[in-house]
Amino acid sequence: MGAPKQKWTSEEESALKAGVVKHGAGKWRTILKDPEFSGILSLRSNVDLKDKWRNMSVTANGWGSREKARLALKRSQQIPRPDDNHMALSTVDGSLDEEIVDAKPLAISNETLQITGPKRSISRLDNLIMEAITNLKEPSGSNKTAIAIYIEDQYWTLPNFKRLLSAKLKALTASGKLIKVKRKYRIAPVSAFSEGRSSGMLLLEGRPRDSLRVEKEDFRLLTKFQIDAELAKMRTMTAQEAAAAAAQAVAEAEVAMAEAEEAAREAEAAEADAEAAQAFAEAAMMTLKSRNSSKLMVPG
DNA sequence: TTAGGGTTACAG
DNA sequence: CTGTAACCCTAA
Repeated sequence: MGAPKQKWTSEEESALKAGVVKHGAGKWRTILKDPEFSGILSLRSNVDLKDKWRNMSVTANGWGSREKARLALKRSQQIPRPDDNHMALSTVDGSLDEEIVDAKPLAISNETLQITGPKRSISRLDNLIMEAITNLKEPSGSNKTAIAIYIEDQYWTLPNFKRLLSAKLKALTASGKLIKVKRKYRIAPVSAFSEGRSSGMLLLEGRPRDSLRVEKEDFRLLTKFQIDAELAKMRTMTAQEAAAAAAQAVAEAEVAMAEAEEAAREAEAAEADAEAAQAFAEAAMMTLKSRNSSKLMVPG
């Protein structure tokens, strides 16, 4: 439970976990180069990632592969007490089992799984589409296929992703956020998009009719990694902040759900969005709950 | 570059 | 002083 030197932030841990999930453990350099994580992990080296992953594995597992060395080291470090050296030499290790199971090299805990889960998982397609078009940087706009490929490549997708994308593209065009020109989509000049990633609070989207005051970025990506990071951040918040964040998430979920009911046309896409928001809200509430119920949190 | 042993800084 | 997590060193 120590708190040592350049302690890893929750965001960094989440980024590392997400990186391992994406690229696999051991590909530290690859993870570090991934633009999705390079921002947060820019101050860490590949060795730092490796060491941190080792530490996390040890603590998460209880008994990592390093524990053996620890125990061995421990015994040799026992300070020689002036007294008591009578029959010391060979009695020490009566129950030192070598049974220690090394069977679990991967100690990723449940956190990433609880969100994506076995069920559906969708991010804000609006934002993903915007990001895709922005980053693709095609002068004349990007067609649906290119957008789909970008999103599929950059994030995870659902079985019915293509349908949702079509629905969203249509809706965005109808609402004026996108301009469709000969099968290609461009971002409408109205809203300037900053690539800014880490604004303080998470907002699904700022809609005109939101009951929430939305003055900040109405730009939010819900990637697996970012959800995890958000929850991790929440764990380190104060009680008030966490409560506010959870309430915010719930409110957003409600808004999204209401929208889903209203918008009959793009029912599918809206519902998916709403469910994503709700999933996060539930996770947020769980986090808050465990936070409050036991002030002694499990480390990490 | 990575895996693993070893070392150091910090908290309890 | 002990335990832990970050940091360091080095073989492969």
